[in-house]
Amino acid sequence: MKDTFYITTPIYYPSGKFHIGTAYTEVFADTIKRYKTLRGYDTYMLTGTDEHGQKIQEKAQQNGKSPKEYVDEMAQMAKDLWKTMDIKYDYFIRTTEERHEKAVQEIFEYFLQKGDIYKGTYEGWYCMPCEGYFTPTQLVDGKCPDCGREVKLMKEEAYFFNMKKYADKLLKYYEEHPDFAIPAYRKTEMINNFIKPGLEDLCVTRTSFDWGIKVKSDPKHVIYVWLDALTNYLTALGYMQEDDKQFKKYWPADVQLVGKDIGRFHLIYWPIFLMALNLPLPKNIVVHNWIMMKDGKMSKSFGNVVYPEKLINRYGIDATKYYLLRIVPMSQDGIYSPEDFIEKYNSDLCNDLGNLVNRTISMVNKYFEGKISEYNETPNDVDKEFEEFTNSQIEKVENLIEKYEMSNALQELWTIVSRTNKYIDETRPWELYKNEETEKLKSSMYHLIENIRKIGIMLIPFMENTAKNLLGQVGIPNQLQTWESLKKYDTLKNIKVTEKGEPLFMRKNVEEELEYLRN
RNA sequence: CGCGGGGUGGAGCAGUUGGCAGCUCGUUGGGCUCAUAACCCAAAGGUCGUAAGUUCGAGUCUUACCCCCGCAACCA
Repeated sequence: MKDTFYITTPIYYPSGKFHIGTAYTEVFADTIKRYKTLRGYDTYMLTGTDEHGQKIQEKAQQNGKSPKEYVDEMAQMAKDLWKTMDIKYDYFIRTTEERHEKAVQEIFEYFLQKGDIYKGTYEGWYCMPCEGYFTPTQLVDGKCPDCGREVKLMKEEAYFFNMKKYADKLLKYYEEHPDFAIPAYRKTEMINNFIKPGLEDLCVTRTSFDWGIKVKSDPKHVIYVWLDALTNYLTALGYMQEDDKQFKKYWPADVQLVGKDIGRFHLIYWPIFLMALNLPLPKNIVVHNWIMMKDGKMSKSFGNVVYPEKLINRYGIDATKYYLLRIVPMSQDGIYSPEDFIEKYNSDLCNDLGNLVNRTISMVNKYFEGKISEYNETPNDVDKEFEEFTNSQIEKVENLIEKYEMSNALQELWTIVSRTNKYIDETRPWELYKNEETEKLKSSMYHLIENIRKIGIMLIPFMENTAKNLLGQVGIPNQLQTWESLKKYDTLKNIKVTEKGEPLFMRKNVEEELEYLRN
């Protein structure tokens, strides 16, 4: 039986249209899914929407809709976007699904009965007009950070989860599983900022609004966001339901991808909930950085939000995916700019990759009527060096993907593209042709096709359409499109490339595109 | 106050366990003609935030300091 690989994205809070940051997370997860599938795993990717809470209730009201109507629309919007982007998720969970709500209620009761949840008093600074609580540190000059008006110290009855009880256990788990959090510094951050100073108990219910899952034994309370939201990773698979085959098969998750804004909840509360449920913890929590704008954070009030449709409609999903994954480094935030987008589109995709494929196809057609028969058994020094370089790069790319360093993986993959372009100049096929050095010319073409094949395979997880298009154009049969076949250099036989190459990406006029992107 | 990250040639970034400072874009010059005015080569450009220390040797380790960003508890 195949090994399973379960990957989750956060469930997004649908308070508005999704921007490229959300798309980035989704594409990231999708790429991992495709990679693991290609490696032969039985994969399962979960995504969805987090549909409860006060903000949703308000949003719906503003739009003159019931919360349910509103979230139905938003969930559809999300599904449409992921469809447009060709995201291969296996299930789209909505926290308003009955099976989820029921399971959450049961989990709550279980914790209550177990003593992990207790009834207490929530105290906070309340802003009447905003209907929201704030902590003292959130207040701006003692006033509401949102509207700047007076706030009142309020108390309300609420249920709390006893986090303290599990703090030591969590620390121990961190120690025993150094790879749990990726990158590791996120864990250090948690320990220093939250755990070491003393973990506070988490308030898990509210009475100030009612768009949420009601507490079964005390229905004036609704279950507050995290206990509801985090458990989606379990309930989607059938946890605490009659049919829990999927859960038994896929849990624990292999990788859970989250943005840095919700790292804390996934690195502290989530493992603790799982411990309380006596469930195994996920192997990796990957906390990724953000896509920023030149002038800072993307935000509606700034008016600098970029939506994925903007890029997709004009440049296609593959170029968009490439760019998103390429610009966010692991160590810090990535910065989006129209200039940078066009630069990478033109240089990386058109000049380097597209042109390489195009010129190779053209040469094979011109010199050998489109046919490459077999491998030249005696590679010269140039060939050997070329093969070795490619092999070592393949290993690098593979390792980086395994470490979820997508930006670096793409960079290393592109060095193969560049090296292959250079190989053309090194072997000078046009001279070999003129001098009728047929064997050498054959070897050169063979090596080119072979490298393009490898590039194509490694591209599959990142941009499948382009990869398949490319592999098709150079006539690679399906059995030579596997990851395993990357390691060899003597596999091609009777290859026939397309008669006339179709450009993968067409170079764009910078000024025109900047005009469009800045709009 | 504290915690985490960052500070590397004009811009954006890599730099694993310390060992001649790399990549992409841009600039300048050259080459090539298979190709999407694309490709290849070369050059200019960095005392790797500052100061001190450990070491035969530090961007890489230690200490202090400076600057930028984020976090600081229920905020998706």
